[in-house]
Amino acid sequence: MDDTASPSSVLIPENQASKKRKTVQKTVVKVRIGENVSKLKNEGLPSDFWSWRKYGQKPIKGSPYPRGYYKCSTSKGCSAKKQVERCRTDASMLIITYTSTHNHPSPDLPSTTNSTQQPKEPQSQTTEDLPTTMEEEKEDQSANQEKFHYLQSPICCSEDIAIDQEDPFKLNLHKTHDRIDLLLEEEEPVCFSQLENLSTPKSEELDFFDELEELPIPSSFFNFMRSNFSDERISVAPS
DNA sequence: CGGATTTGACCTGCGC
DNA sequence: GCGCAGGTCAAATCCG
Repeated sequence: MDDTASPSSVLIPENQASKKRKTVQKTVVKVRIGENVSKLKNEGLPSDFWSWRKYGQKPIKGSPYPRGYYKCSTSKGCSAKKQVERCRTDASMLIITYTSTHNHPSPDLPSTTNSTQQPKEPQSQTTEDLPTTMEEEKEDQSANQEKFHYLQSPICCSEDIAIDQEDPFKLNLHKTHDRIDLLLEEEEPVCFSQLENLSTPKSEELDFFDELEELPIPSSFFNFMRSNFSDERISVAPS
């Protein structure tokens, strides 16, 4: 399994997975949590730039794991949201889907991020490039850059090199990298029969499941991504 | 006491 | 038009 150590960027046809609801811009991040997921929450890794408040959880059809819904609680008027769910094919992976953007600067965004994060790369056909359907989108073109910044703040949008050398979290992440790997969501055509096999360990499942409920990971992963990788975040704008 | 989390109900969108 | 499933809201509960 080299997938654990090879985080690659892949555009996730989110629309294909979620044919429900209207198409909104999404950034899907796949995070490998390994067996030390519990450690993460106990470890108290560097928190995210934003704080998230859970506002819902729903079981997903075809998935043995529920999906958690989070809103950005850093700012009152912030409409940034994210959905966290366990990978159907790999229980040790978390699929985090970010939607909307932060309408406020990151609370503790280090000055380094400013330099680490490219304004916006053309190759990163993410937010701006896509037909934005978000309400915030209508705001202003000039805000586009800001939005992008907020949206991508966790990580750089193109080159990981810059981050790699100056990110303060990197050190921390390096240590955690042993137990956590994040990668991009890939196609995972899985049959129910497979699911059953994957979800064989009932006891572990439940335990793992329980961990997911709390979802301490998202925050940490943010730092993760922004330090070690650059394009693990993919904006998906299903047309 | 205040904020965060949990959980059930309700609403909306999409496929048939 | 109906049913299904995802997404959101809001009240209740828990924790710091």
